Amino acid sequence: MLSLGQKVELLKVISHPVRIKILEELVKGVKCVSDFEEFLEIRQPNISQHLTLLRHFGVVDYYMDGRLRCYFLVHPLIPDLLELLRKDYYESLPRPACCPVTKKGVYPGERKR
Amino acid sequence: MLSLGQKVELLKVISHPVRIKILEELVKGVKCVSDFEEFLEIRQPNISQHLTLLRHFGVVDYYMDGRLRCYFLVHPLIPDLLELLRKDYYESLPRPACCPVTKKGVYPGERKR
DNA sequence: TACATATATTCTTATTTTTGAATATATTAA
DNA sequence: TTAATATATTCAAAAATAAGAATATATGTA
Repeated sequence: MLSLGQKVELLKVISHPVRIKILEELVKGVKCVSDFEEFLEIRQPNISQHLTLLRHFGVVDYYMDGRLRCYFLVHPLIPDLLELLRKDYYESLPRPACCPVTKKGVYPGERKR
Repeated sequence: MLSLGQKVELLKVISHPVRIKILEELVKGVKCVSDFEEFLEIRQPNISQHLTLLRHFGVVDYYMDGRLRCYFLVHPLIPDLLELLRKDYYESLPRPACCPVTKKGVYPGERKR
């Protein structure tokens, strides 16, 4: 299992709108840097910066084909994670019935303030 | 489904070692602020700050029982997300066989540089 | 009422993250 | 060799995040 630090590292590196978009594309298949330029409204150097970051943390890798760099996913958790984020949850979790300390069971009911 | 912005927001708010620890505890059940003091090596005001942040983003909520504030999970994605992070993945994703642009199939093979 | 307990808020500072601009490198083609 | 293309790097500035200290608030109890 990932250590706490690894979990945080992984979550942080994908917690960015551009990087999530990049990953959503990469689950569909390989993409070169210039492919990303077509649907991200940022400049090429910035795309490279994000890709470099993702690679640095072991989320993606690339291979070279001529002057193209073809990026692909390597971290096996990413597809599952993205799928989970795509899920629809219609309800909140059930609210606990009582306080475990006082056992008073004040809740459910009015919440002061 | 969550919007891109909501996904980022959710991921960011849980991308912190203290907040993950808090959430890992909360999946087990309700906990008051002072309960967290027992296993987090930070001061109470800082714990409150993290809890307030989590509440602000709809991840947790609390009810009051006397002077205790009993926190609990409300965001239904959290337990599934934490479970996913606990999973073991032994292999990287399969590497693609060729570049979709040039179809050259340079990879697998040597990667220059 | 006065005090103790449980928790929150505010403010400041330090750190990290993000972006943009400019530039550099590598590969291919002419 | 020169030029063009594809991509990366560096640096500086801006913005967001995090933590600590001090203090405030609310509730319960003597």
